Amino acid sequence: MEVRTRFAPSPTGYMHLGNLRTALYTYLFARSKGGKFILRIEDTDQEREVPGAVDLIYKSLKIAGLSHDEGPDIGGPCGPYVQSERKKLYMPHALQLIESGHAYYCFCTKERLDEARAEAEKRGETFKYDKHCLSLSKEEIQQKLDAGVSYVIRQNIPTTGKAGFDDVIYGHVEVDCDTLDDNVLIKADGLPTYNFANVIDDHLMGITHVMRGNEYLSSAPKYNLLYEAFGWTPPIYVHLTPVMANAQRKLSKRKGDPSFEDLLSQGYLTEAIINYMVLLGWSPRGEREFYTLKELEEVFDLEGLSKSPSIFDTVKLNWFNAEYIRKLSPEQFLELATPWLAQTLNPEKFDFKRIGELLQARTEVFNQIPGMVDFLAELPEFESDLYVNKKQKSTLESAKQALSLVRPMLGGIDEAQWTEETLHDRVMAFIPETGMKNGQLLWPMRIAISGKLSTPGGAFEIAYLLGREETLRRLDLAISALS
RNA sequence: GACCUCUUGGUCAAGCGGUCAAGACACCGCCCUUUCACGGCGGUAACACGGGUUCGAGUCCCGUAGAGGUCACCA
Repeated sequence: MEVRTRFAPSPTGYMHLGNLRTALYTYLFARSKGGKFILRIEDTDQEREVPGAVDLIYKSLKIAGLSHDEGPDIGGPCGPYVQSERKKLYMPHALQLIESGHAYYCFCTKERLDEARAEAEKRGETFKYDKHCLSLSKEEIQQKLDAGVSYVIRQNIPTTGKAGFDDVIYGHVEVDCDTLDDNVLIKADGLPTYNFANVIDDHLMGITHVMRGNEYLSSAPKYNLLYEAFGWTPPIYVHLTPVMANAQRKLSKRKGDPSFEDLLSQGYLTEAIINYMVLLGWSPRGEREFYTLKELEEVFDLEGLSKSPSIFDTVKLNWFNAEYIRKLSPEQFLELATPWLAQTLNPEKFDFKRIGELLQARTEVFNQIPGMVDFLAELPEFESDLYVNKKQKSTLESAKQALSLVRPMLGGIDEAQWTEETLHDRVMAFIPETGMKNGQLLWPMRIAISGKLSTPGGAFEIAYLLGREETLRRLDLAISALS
């Protein structure tokens, strides 16, 4: 049988990393089996609607490269793919369950329920609907319906026995039915709850494998009861572990954790994000850790999925991103780096191409770039103790001497000859004449013209990038500061 | 609180009754080197705890502890 999986986000306005990973796994599993990947929008909560959110889902999936085979934007044989547009499909099914005794009308007011809930809480008990409306006679029900009394439809869960299901990751999970509540299937607004809609839609859309977050683990037995009531074969369940911010809590946009979009705008590469995320909760069981999406479509399997939550680690993501940056061609890197360089540097005045070459091996995330090159635009203020370096045998005195010696020598190089190569050759030839060690001269020279302990590139690269005039100016400044 | 689930180094993780318990990130050290990186080499570091079962347990079973999830007319 053809595998059909679905990604069913509700439009919240951004792509959670946890959601992205769920989408990724769902997509990869379908592709690995040569099956279909379906996008369905779960928007039955009208109070939570966020304008533009659906477009963002399309956009994010597209950037991530997770192309769906059926969905609201491209159609398909099981449409519509937006739950709010499927409204008329749910009621007949609910009625069918009422007919068979698996569901019932409930006319209880929100106030009555809230009260009962509050009382249960006061007694320290878990609230469970008392099946109050189950005992209503056919006539009473009809009467209320005719009178237009607001109602919901509830699932009639057996009071005894067990309900369970099989999960690929967790195995067989079973609970006593009396711990389950008679959940609302159809809300007063006529729309289904998630509890009901997901069952109906997954069945109608022929979903074979339901992959979703494990927050649904506790309610899955109820869904299975629904499948049984309809006489449908349940799908294969795969409950995915959450992506955590730390051991205590999930990644959360509200707590300031980044979304997929945030990562992208910070300068992470899509390939790196995907590669990192796929390994967060899934293992190919081997030494290899670099995979393209295409390769993942081949090797992904359910067996490698882990049972325990995993903590999102920016440090490792950074490492992946750095690795992907290094794999870029110099041209690609320069293109991606240019907007970040332009934040602090004038493209007319600086050799972006050369800066790009210098930066590629040193950049983990693109948003680090402005902070790495800002000293070129403007010499930062710095303490003279930067000149002191034990390993380079550089002291305040030696630094002052070195700068005083090298300044006139550099001044003798004219504008036309001011290249990295001549700078290198001339200075290296000059050092022996001074009787100093390489580091004793080069270290202070770099400090003087950069004002920073570490820089992308050494003294010659920086002197070249700065140009003759600015280099000499900074040197003079340094010498007088040391005097 | 009730129910469900999870538990291998700081983090991601391999392991599916017999290994000196992989590998990666991070960290530390060394090498390379005009700084910082990159690269190379090496190192520190783990089976939550207690009982069983077994010749043998990270692997199976039972407890305990810790953590997460669910308990909505939200998904």
